[in-house]
Amino acid sequence: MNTDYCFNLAMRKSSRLITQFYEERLSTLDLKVGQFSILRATFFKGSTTNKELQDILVIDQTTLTRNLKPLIRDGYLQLQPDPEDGRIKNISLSKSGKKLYLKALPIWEQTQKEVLNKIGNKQAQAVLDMSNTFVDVFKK
Amino acid sequence: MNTDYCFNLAMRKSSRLITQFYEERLSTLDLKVGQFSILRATFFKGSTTNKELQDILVIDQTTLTRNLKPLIRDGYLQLQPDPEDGRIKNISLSKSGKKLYLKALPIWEQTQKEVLNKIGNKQAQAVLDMSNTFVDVFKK
DNA sequence: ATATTATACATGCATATACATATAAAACAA
DNA sequence: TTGTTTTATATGTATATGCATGTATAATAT
Repeated sequence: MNTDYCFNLAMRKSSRLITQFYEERLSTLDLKVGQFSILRATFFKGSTTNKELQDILVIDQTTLTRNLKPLIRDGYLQLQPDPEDGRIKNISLSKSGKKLYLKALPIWEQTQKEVLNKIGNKQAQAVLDMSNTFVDVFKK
Repeated sequence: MNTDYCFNLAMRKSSRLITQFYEERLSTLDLKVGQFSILRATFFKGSTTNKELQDILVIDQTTLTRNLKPLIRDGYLQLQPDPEDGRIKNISLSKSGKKLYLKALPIWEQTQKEVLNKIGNKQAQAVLDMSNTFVDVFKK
């Protein structure tokens, strides 16, 4: 294995390309793919927190705080101060947020299938394996 | 192969993690990893253009234009209007740009080795293979 | 009980990302 | 040659990213 090729550039290139693919498909809903990920995680959790989403999405706290803003501003997410701990703001989907997620879901599913068809089973599995490895190895 | 897990989120998570790893190591030079990639590509090309860098780095034209700005501002890149074609600006490393790149190079090499040690030969090869597949499949 | 430390989230700053669009120059068509 | 199209780069706007730091609350130590 030589190290002539930058692993980081390889990842960033790939990330840009696949992101554009998803973005294009979600654009009919005026929804960014990062926003979809937040809606999806929140949907599964029912109620969640900034802290918990950081861990699920593997994203910096300050980045997440900002990424939540448009979704809150547009009324897709609602915040409730935690009754037990004044520092925590509980995050959940509003009615319109749930509606938007359920509208986005089939588009995302279709996009997933398209990606699978395009890159094939083996590469698709490699992507998920690599993601797990990276989380194991690099996540603090 | 099921498609429960978002390929895009997998890529974005991984990209964020590995980027942070490289950023941390390059931070002693006050250099971002995306900037390093630009310096590196320019170093190999000797003289290049926005257009050519777009293709090498697989990055949007408007993004690249903006990413070049700090490097031009800080004098690491110099621009020369092409004598043949008034639309083109030829990009090359300045003396300080070359110096910075050569200072960053051993840090990058060391980081590459660390990544290789951390993720192993097999995953490292998978990353490069995946990158090639993604470029083939998604790049316009 | 009060001082200290840890935790949860927010803000300042700088760079990164890309779509829609603008501008200018070159290539091409009539 | 003039009008049209294509090409190379730049700008407006909005979101994404994360380090350093700030603020408020909770937990812990003395």
